[in-house]
Amino acid sequence: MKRESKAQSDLYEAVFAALAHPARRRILTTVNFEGGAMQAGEIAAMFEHAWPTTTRHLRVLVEAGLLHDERRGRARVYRIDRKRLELVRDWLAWFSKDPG
Amino acid sequence: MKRESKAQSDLYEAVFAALAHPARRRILTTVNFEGGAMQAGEIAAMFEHAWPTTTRHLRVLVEAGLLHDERRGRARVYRIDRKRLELVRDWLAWFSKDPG
DNA sequence: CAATTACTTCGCCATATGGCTAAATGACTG
DNA sequence: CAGTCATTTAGCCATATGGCGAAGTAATTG
Repeated sequence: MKRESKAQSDLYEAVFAALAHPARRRILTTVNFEGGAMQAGEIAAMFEHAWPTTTRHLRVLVEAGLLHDERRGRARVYRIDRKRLELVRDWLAWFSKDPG
Repeated sequence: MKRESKAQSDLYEAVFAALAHPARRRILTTVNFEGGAMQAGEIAAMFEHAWPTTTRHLRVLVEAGLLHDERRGRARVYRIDRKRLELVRDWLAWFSKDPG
């Protein structure tokens, strides 16, 4: 296995930071469970905190590439990018067997 | 698959938060690469930041259960707990196939 | 037992994060 | 085109995080 490149570690950076907050992990699992896409309003309704707080979490997830957003009329749809989650699996691979 | 229990989500909480910082991820990969255990001093030497900063990161990792520490004379040895990393894999399993 | 080694703990400070309300935007509806 | 709906942006504030140097502790060494 190659040494972790700079660009690669930057991606890890955003993804792991995004996953650090429970609300953001819940957004991901729920959107996934609901078929991979949900409107902002549906997502916001899951939480007790105010809507702008959810908007902020959504932005973090989008910036990490874990979600993509798309306008649908006056709604906004957030769709999960499962490929980006693979990055986490990739990182875990460093631990899967003893060092060679 | 069962719904995520409270205790379980608390574990996730600590683990994901611990993995959010690049220094802490580097500690884990390096300790793993070096055979699973390293002394505090060796770990601190990897970084440009001051030793107390490393001590703090180590504490976060221990509290997340990702490392365990043990005194060895006047040194302290940190050992990786690979089982705890499985928690991350477990969480990722929520995404491995379409909702049923 | 005094000094040194190997760390950790303490207290401080700057920045980042995550919450809020109020205001702005952009699309649809009458 | 005025109003409403869905959502974001702006600006504010409290707390959490991560850095530091200085001081403390526990084991080993002279």
